Amino acid sequence: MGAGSDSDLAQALNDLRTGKLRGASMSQSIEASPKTNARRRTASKEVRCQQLINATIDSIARNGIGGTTMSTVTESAGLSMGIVNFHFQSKQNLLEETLLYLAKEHHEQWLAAFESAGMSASDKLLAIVDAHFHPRICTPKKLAVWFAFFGEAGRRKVYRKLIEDIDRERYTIAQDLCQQIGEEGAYQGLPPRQVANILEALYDGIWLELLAYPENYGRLEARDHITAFLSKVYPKHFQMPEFKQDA
Amino acid sequence: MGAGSDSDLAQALNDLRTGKLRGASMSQSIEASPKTNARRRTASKEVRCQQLINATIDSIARNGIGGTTMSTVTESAGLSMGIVNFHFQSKQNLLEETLLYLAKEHHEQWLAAFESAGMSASDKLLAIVDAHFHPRICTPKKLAVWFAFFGEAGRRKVYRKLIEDIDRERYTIAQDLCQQIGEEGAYQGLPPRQVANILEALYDGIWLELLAYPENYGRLEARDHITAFLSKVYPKHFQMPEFKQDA
DNA sequence: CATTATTGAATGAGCATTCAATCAATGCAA
DNA sequence: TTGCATTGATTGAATGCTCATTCAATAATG
Repeated sequence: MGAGSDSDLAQALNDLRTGKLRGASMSQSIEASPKTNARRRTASKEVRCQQLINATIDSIARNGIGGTTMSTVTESAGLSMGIVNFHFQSKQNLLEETLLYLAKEHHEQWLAAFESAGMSASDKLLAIVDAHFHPRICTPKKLAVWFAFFGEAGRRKVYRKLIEDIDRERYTIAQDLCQQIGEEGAYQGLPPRQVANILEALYDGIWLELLAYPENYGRLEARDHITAFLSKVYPKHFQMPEFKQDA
Repeated sequence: MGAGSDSDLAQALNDLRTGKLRGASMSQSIEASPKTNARRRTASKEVRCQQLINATIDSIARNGIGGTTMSTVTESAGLSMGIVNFHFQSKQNLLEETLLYLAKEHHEQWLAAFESAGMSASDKLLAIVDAHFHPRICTPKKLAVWFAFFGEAGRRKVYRKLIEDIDRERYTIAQDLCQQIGEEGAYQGLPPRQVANILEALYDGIWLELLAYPENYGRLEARDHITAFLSKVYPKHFQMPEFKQDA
């Protein structure tokens, strides 16, 4: 049977919601491109699926979702046409599995950062911010794929649901952290909900800036922008980063 | 600004069909001969082009760029298949003209607001912020189209070329205004460039939030979020909005 | 009458999907 | 170990569909 039927996807969504992660964690990555035995004609389902998902990310980043065909994916993977339908049943399913892969990766990244951060609310909030600009997450290719799916999310229920669940969990946690920080510092004026809203907007907005104008600033300065915002809202908890004077 | 301040697209489309032409152009109406019949089979190039662009916006909002075909556009416009190629030569050109239309509309909106605002830098900056959430600009349909284009990685170069001048102009103006405000208030810590970067990110990021989670908050509260940010950065120049306590 | 706009059937290109044939790996028996 | 059978993976040509584009015919306009 295939890698992802509808029920698989639904189950995975549930796992995301409850924080569980089925199957191989992303930290122990499945080697897709550099095989030990380079001449192997056949490989395990897991390896091929991962290889095809990577090729799909490549193709979407290069050609967009509309320009991604079975040919562009299989060519990029160095395989033949029929193999996607063999492993994923349909192109639509391949796309959904690709988005699911990115969603899981992102979720793991910030949740792990959140849990291993210091005890204080401000440390935890900063860890979540940092996770968004981690080199594994914040690559031009992956940003391109995220926005390709965002552009379709309005109509495709599956995409929307996937993104929505991850977003809500992070949003709720951030709001709680802001609540706590707000009480600790007795800050007035900007309630936790609005701070969390602005943070959510900044994640996506800065990602889009990085994607559209990569020469303007990079990952690290992007992160500093958000820290700067937090230091204006919660000055006792976050320090204003140093910004170099630009040419 | 422009003709038909509050007209939604459905109304505008109707007007176009009947030759009234309200909202056909952004700052001046395209005049059609007033004495002709309401039901003309033929119309001027300008009228038809605008009608087709409106139909394209509708179709992209409903079906995405990938799901937008010559048929969906011409059906929505109530015309026949061949007419797009007659007026726009190709589908790709129609898409580019549609993006250009939105970009120009947006540009006109904030530039007019900027120029007719009060003399102070803070008034002008606020006018630009407000323009992003004006009911003519900030509609679910148009937001959907913006992000559909952002997501089309394959054509990013082409699309970007169309809008980068407009983006840069706004960015530069905002940076200058922040510079001036910063000097007036002797504010320390967050240089004008970074404030302008955050503003740009917030425009797109909050638009995406409005599109993805329209039930969370609306246009006006969206605007208040940005004002809140500005009041934290430039407290002597911007007043913190009132945020109601949420349930 | 000349010009311009519009129609919609016809064309052909590109695409996802299917599937019969082929190849590789593994298990199993002798 | 070798030969053989079974299972699973892979290929790529063939199929049929959707769609952008063309264009000859037709209609409106002035």
